[in-house]
Amino acid sequence: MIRRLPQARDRGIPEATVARLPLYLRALTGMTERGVATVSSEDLALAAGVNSAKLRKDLSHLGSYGTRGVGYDVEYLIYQISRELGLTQDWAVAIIGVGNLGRALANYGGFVSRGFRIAALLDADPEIVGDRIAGLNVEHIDELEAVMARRGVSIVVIATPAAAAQQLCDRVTAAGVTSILNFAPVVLTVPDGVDVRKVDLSIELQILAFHEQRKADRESGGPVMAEEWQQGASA
Amino acid sequence: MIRRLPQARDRGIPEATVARLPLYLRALTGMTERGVATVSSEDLALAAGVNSAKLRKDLSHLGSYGTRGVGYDVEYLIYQISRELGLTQDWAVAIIGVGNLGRALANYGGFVSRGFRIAALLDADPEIVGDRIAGLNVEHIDELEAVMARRGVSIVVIATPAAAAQQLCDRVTAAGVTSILNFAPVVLTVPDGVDVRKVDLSIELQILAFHEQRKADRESGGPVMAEEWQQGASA
DNA sequence: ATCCCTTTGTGAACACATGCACAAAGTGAA
DNA sequence: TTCACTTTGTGCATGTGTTCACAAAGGGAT
Repeated sequence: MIRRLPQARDRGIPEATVARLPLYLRALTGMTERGVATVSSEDLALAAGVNSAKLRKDLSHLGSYGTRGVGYDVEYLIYQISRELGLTQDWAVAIIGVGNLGRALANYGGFVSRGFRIAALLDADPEIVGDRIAGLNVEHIDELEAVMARRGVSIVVIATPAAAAQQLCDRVTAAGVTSILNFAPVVLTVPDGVDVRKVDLSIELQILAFHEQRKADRESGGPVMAEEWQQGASA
Repeated sequence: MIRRLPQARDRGIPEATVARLPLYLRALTGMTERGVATVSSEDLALAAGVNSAKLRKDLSHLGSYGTRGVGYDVEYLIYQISRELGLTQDWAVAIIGVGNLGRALANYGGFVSRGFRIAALLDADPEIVGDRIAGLNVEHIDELEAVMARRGVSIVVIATPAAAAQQLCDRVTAAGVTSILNFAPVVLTVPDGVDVRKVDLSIELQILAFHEQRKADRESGGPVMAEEWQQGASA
């Protein structure tokens, strides 16, 4: 019965907008490194690969941080977006499963620079436990709950084979974790209030294959619907 | 102004639907392995983690493949979805960049079982070139065009550092590739007609952090209105 | 054949997202 | 101050996606 009323200081930022904020943040970071102090919605949109009206509407959800006739102050906008995304605080992340993918994640620089700290690496394989990766000791999965509590882990990345994922998911949610990034190709079942985001490498390829097939169909004189080619050329 | 008329045999499947088909496919594959012959939209939706009305609407875009009062034939539906996604043909994929991520991708079983064949691994690092990974020789990036042509590569995965990505993207599109899966944290610029899908590991974490922060805010009693920064601060 | 039960496929209402186009608000020059 | 110019922020129209709810279709029992 209670509907979300659109309010001035509405904290309800649309999901689609949230998903793009990191994109803007990255573009802005690049600019500040190149010494750019101020940017227009047009230029920032170009750098982020979206259109400028969308960018302005997205930013308007955070507040009114631009100056008409001038643009946005790069540093200030970085701060505002970071704060909105919660990147001004430090997040302790545990990675479960230290195969190639887990290693790639542990070594990925993009995390650290955005407030994420890899606080623990865990694996079930005794061959791997004890290894030193990205400056961290790989610990045994039996220690999961203890390690998470000790290091204040609040976000967990699951990079294990599919078969182990649900059980590990149950353990981390039981331990109070409410944010999970899942790379295992299974649909995780979680209690209410827990957020799961899923990255599925093979799904992305399947979507590409779908479009690639359509392109191929079209060239070989299939059911060509010429109207789809129209979509105006942007000057 | 010719608009897309809704047609009976409309090949225009909504993007949102395409993105879910691989999910259904995986759930169905699991079922067929467990010997399930027939499944209702309710059960399949549960297994795929969506609601049943959405599932039925999605499937209705492919055609009318269910039986009222009974459900869907698992094998038949697998075939129809596979065909629609273009997985009944073999796709040759090249992976550029053989770091931890490239290795993880090369070893990921989920590709092969879905019609994707890793046909080439390429890297610029002479230390890595010549290594044998997942049954393939790592080749030098100088050979890119020759290797792609020889093996009939039509989908390219970019798993290199950000700095190298755009240049490599230019080379593969120049060579005629029109489907790219990009793991490098940059916005790639491509000619018209080229599809790029992007997987950004740190974006996913940032979205999680946003929601985690909101949960934390809520618990600590209400919307904290701290307007910490004042606009004057920046140069 | 008739009846009852199950489950699909879809029209229609709603919700969310995008993009155009412009008034409002700012800068800088004279 | 006034004018010319730039760029934001947003109302509105349009487009896309989701969900409800039910008629239509099929199965199986009698």
